[in-house]
Amino acid sequence: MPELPEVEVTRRSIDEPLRGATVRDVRLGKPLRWPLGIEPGALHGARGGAALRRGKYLWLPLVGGAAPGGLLMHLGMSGSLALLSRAPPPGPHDHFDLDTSHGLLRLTDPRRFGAVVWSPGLAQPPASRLLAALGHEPFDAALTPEFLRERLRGRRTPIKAVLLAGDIVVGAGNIYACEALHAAGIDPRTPAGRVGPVRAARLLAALRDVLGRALSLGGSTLRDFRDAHGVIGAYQAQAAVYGREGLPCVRCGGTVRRFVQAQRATYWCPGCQRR
DNA sequence: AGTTAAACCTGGTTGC
DNA sequence: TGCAACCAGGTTTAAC
Repeated sequence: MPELPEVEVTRRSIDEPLRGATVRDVRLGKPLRWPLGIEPGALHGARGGAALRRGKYLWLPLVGGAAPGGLLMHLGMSGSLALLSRAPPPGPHDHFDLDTSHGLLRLTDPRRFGAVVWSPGLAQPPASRLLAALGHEPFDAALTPEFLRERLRGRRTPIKAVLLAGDIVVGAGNIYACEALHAAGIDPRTPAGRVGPVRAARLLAALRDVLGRALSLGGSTLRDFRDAHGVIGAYQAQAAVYGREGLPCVRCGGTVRRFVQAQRATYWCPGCQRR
């Protein structure tokens, strides 16, 4: 489910409610991608701090307890967080509960590609190791068109795969990579090195525009995404190409096509996206 | 070193 | 109706 807009929407929905919340209990369900990495009882009594986001990871500081640090969380493909004032018994897909004085934070994730990992700090392992290969945040001022162009130079990998890899710029997943490339008029198969300065600038602007609009609409809810208060996203209804195979392109009237690229569905318009 | 494929896991949809 | 095949918002690890 979650690309940068959905993760940021989630962050905003848990940030204030969990500040100062005291951890009362931790419950683990089925294993997620990685083990929690700490005895759950060691978190009791810690208090929540300001929630941060890095790429598609969330960081919830837990300060003042027996093991100061925080939780690095990832929603994988199908994960979502809910903040519940009165929590029903955990269902078969509820794999992590953080019971606090301000409510119960519950991770629901049917496919279990998500993760909750304790780390003594963002800059210390295991968090530092998991975040080490991440590229710039898309709205970071240090990410300039020139920087993007320089990092694309010489790479033969299709531009869409480079966006998904996240080692240059983080945040775009399958939906927003397709959307940004369409907005920029670039064929998803284009070797990254063939994206010159002008198109790199156009691509960066398109990526920021798409992610920004998705954020303002609460993200995309294809199937099961909710923020921590249960609110769904609305961007999917505005998608120009994603999920629109066979429908007319909103810009040029051509027909939106779908094909599989690097094991992922790619939606694009042959009429207005060029190599 | 760069690129591509396989793996992780479950549930919903599609097609025979 | 039953069941196999395919599809899905991500990332790491292994293999060419």
